[in-house]
Amino acid sequence: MRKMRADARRNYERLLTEAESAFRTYGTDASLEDIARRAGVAIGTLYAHFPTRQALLESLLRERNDVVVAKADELLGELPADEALAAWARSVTAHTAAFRGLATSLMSSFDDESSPLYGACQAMTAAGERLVAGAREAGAIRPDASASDLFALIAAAAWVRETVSDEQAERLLTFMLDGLRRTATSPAW
Amino acid sequence: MRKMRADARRNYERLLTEAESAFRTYGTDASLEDIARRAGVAIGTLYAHFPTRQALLESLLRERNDVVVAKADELLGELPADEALAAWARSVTAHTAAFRGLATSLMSSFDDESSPLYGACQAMTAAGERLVAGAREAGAIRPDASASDLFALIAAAAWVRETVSDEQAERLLTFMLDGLRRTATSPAW
DNA sequence: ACCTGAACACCGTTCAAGT
DNA sequence: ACCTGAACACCGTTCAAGT
Repeated sequence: MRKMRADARRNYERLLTEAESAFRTYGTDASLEDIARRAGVAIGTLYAHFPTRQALLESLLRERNDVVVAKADELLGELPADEALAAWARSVTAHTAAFRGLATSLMSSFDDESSPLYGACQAMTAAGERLVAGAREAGAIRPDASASDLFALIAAAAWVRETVSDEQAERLLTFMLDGLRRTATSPAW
Repeated sequence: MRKMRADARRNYERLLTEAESAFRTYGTDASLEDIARRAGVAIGTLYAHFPTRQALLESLLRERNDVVVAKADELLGELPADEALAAWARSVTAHTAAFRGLATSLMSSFDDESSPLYGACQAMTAAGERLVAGAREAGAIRPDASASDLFALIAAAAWVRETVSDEQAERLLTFMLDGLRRTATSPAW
């Protein structure tokens, strides 16, 4: 990465820029040929830098992912555990909904060590783990709720957001987060 | 449909049988060529009977869908409104999780009148409407929860089920349904 | 009236040749 | 060391010809 030739580095950056814009517009299934063309390189160059679509996605999410993980700890320092958890979930959901198809990619990479996105999933889960632990200590969530549950709910919320209105998406996420809370009355269901 | 030639009718049935099995195994993206081959017909015959993949899916779900809708009213007669709602949601979620990709197809057809699956979505939502109305009258769910919220939650639950273990899927659906309930303590979030 | 399957289109992926 | 783009592969879809 450091030792890349100047033109190679420039192509790499351009590819990332165009991929970002294409994924944002067309979702994670956007045409790779298109991305290469817009970046002004041949399709082979794209493959040379990013052997798979998921690898491209991973590079694209790298920085953003660091921000998300850092935010978990910030929130944990600023807010009561339950509010920190909810705020983080909302923020990660919004981030995940940026590209149509991303929720599906992340969800299917969660358990797949061979996926380039596996690391991102792990990092997100680890961050969620701290929030869940805090909320659990505060008695704010059900004791049986895990960080992987939180991950799945966030992914699900981002997934529905791809289709429904922002208002409805917001409401549904609220429902899901409330479902995670420890309810005063134990549920009849 | 009534007046189909005998060989045509047989091909039609075979195609449905093979589609069912292919979708169950490979998800709703299963190869149509494969389905035609297994049904012993040429690919053109499949297209003659089912102009689009969604049309094939719709024919496949038709009977099953009637059962699901009928079940809503049955449950409503047998159980308290909130339990009926939950039982129905569990059953529809299981049904929707039968084919990988079905949740996505249904979700994206919900608002798309031109989709062959639009009718199925409407029927499901109408059935859900009765359950939601009953539960709302009983004061068992949040007053702002709608039938389309229920639809979305069911779809989301079916979607996560495609990836996570059955246990976790079960737990997550419970969380979601609890989130729909009217909570004694108004949520801090 | 229905079926066949070659032909076309589209897109992802590879790799020999070039700079 | 990196890039190019033709070639290959795969699959969905159409339609002229056949029964």
